[in-house]
Amino acid sequence: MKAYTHPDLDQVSLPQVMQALSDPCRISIMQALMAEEELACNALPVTVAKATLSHHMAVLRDAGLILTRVEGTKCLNSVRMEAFEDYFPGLLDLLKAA
Amino acid sequence: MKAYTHPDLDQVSLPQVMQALSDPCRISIMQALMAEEELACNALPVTVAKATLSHHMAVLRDAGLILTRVEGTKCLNSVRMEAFEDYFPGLLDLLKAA
DNA sequence: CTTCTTGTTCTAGTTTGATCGAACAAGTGA
DNA sequence: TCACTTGTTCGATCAAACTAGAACAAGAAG
Repeated sequence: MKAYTHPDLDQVSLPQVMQALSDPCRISIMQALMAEEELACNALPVTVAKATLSHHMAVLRDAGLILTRVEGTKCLNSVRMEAFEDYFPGLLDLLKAA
Repeated sequence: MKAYTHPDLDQVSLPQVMQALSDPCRISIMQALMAEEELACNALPVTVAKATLSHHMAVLRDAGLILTRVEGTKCLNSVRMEAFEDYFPGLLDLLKAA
């Protein structure tokens, strides 16, 4: 499929994270991942074209918020916990409370 | 000057808050207000034209993050603490840590 | 090998947002 | 009254982002 690259969290800025989470669609994706541990793209609660979804996932990945791994033709996504625990304290609570 | 309106926090969405904080300039403004209690617009640590600053302040105000009150020809801005304490838990930590 | 599924990339269109100059409104003070 | 300060609003410009169709790559399944 593709070699997914995940950024160093040192190099992710707060504005970038905020920007990534400023879209309702992407917030829904994060909340689904927080509830389900690991999900393929087609299992996410969105109603956009697959090209659009691919874009949204790349934005979240580049912001250091999710991890993506390949399994067959699918890619499985999960929350990048280290980002929330070590780099952006409070962000997890913020998403949970919404 | 003007009658500033502040939104009900019930009607502010998380994407709107995230969008408001997705700009480095606005994050700097919030951090300055968190440190100084109350500041006039011209005392904020920004280097943009006053029309631009006025826009940024309106974005923060509409997102429920700041309060603005008039005093003479100046307007004094402060953090809207109820938003952080009751509606967006974790957000204050997120801004402090950055 | 062929077909289906999954997801990416390219390209393009539309929308949103940041920026700033200019004009304006309102209070301050001489 | 007149000049100054502070901040808003309007209009325009430019960059960034959301959206999706079409073509493509790669594994899975028959």
